[in-house]
Amino acid sequence: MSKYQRVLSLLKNPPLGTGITVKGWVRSIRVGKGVAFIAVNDGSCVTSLQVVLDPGMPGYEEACKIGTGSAVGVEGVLAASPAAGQPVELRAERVTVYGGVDESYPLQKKHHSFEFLRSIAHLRPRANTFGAVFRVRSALSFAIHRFFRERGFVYVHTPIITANDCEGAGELFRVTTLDLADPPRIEGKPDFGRDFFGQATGLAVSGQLEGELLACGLSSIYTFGPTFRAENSNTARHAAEFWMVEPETAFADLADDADLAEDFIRYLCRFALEECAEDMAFFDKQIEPGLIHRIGALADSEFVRMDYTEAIAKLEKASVSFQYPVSWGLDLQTEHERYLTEKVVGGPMFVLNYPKEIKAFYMRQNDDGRTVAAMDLLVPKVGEIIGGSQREERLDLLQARMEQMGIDQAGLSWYLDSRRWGTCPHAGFGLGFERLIMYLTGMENIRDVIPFPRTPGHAEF
RNA sequence: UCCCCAUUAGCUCAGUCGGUAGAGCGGGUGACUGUUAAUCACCAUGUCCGUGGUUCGAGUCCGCGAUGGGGAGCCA
Repeated sequence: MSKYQRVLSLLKNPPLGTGITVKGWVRSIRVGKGVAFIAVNDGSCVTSLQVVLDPGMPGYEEACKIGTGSAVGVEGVLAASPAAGQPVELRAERVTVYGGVDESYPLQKKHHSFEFLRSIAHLRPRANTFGAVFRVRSALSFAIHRFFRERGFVYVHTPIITANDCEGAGELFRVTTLDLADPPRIEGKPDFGRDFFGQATGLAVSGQLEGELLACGLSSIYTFGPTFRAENSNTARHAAEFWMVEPETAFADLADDADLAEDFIRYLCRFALEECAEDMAFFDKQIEPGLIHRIGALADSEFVRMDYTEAIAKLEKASVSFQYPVSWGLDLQTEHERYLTEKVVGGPMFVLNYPKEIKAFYMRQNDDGRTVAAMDLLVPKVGEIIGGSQREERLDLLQARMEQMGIDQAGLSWYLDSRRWGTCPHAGFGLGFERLIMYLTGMENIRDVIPFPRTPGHAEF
């Protein structure tokens, strides 16, 4: 591979007068009688590099026939641009076409709908919006690791294949090597005892339970990896395969947990604004006017904390009428959450201490006997972005709750052991990574912040 | 899974009262220009999602199906 330079570094620190090579994809070409211009984008930044072709250049005629979307290499000299629109340009001396296009190339130099681009997800990385989305996604992945590393958290890898199906976090995708056409049977049902793992297994819907075990030894841990849910969810914010960040902290309570979540979100907002400035400016201009102000304001503000009980009182006093009933003991519906975060608070908010009947078995029971130490972080537009809790560390109370909820204790004996010996208070949360990216970029559909989204009926690419 | 909406040229869309299909972009040809998703002129392009029905006649009305979108539930 011959040496070449990325557009980003050329624009940042232009080596004027120097011979260089760039490689990328043609965004547009404008051919005139005395001169031609090619905009070349290599995905290193939103901005394309203007390449100037002089008719005296060898191969000029062929170069002028290059279509939008072609992969090219350009050797030439970088020079200050005499025209407005770009500070520098590449005066081409030789153009190499690696891959041309014909008239059937679907990406044109025009606006395309996100619906259409989803149908050509294999080509959309060449579109400005998706270049920006995937660069921000990459940068924020790094930011997540940096945030936790700065705070002494240990990055742990929890299993992707699991035998737990009792976490209450959603439907499992089955993992099996049994012959589906004719599985071994026991009492008419497939005998998973003869499956690969000797029991029924599936893809993990959460790494939380294992994360708790690691925290109860390493003190502060986090996971960051793919998560799978076989739910028939058809919404702009659900996917069957998504990435989740799950920190877990020993000797922490619910207030500590919310503080960590707040610091975390604020850190990520600042990171996006500082480290992804050009892409964020693109989103601010093209996707959601006011985005930069919104993210900046969030980074500088305190997050509101409100008990579930108070939230219910606010909703009962609301002047608007809701489609779903509001009453202590009922879960908050999306319309209620949106009212709270968008109308009552006007920004991100934690709702804390939910009724125990509507939450998972592992959440710590509060002294009032009717609520658990759960929290949801709600943000405008996206809704629930974080869900977390302080975990029940008292063995007797945990077992009693599992008993009440009909959860098999034998299969979770290892989990109960962590409470049996050396138990400690601990808390954690789960952040939907794609929802974070949606919030930071203004993109409104989760299918547009994952390169190749998996949703019901869709596993193409 | 439920509710609502949509499906017309490669893409984005218009199409009146039911009378046999249009624009912009893209493509082709040419002109012109240190151009900026260039501009101008000309040219070509259709299984009107599929299917059944109503009608003299259906892109248009009705039924069924498919696909997509929005909302809801589940949740991150």
